[in-house]
Amino acid sequence: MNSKYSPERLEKAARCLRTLAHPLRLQIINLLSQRERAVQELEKELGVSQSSISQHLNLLKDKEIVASRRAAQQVFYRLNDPRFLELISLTRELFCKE
Amino acid sequence: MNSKYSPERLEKAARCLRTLAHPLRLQIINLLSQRERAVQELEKELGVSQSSISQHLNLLKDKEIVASRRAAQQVFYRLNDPRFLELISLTRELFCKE
DNA sequence: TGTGTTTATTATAATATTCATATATTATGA
DNA sequence: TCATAATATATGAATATTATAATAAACACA
Repeated sequence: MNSKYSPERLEKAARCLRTLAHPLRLQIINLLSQRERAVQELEKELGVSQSSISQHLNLLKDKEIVASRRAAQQVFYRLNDPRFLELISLTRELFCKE
Repeated sequence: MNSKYSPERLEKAARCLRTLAHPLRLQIINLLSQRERAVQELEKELGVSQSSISQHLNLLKDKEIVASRRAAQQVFYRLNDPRFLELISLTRELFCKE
């Protein structure tokens, strides 16, 4: 009855945590928690190349952390679940006490 | 006022999340959430080599996720903060819904 | 169709992580 | 001190992740 923490599930949880565990991706999530943004907005706000932003967004999308919609040439990304911010907030609380 | 999510802090949060993001380390945390354990207990329960367990414990200790005490030849490890389990639980909730 | 704008994909070099093996350290008790 | 038990550390090969540069694809509009 500890299947909640079966090796398979922990394996999956680990893969998903790894996806969160990147400073740029955390910044993206933080920005998207305010409102949806186009790729080029993120590019400007974060000062990172288009290719890099796009690749990171792809990883986040693959784990269903973000979702996207296209509007003409732009693609807007948004956070899929506001609780991802909670997760980051709890992480900060636990690790960044000084 | 968004210093809570300054790049520096997110950088640190990312490093700490990376430390959590390993299936074996999640299993260790899960076991330690019940009660403290000696290295050899973890070794037996998880079926992993002594060296491997010790290396993973060292990473967890470095990030202050676990703490340890020595009793004769044995070293007992414990979870430093029960909220680490909350973090994992929330992760599971967010990512392992099916 | 042709051009400009935005986003996605691919390839690859640099870096980081993981795992296994061998060795070292720490403590106990004869 | 010596032998044994428990744990820690060092090293290197295998693997995974990341960043950069180059190219491709999707869309709008003249």
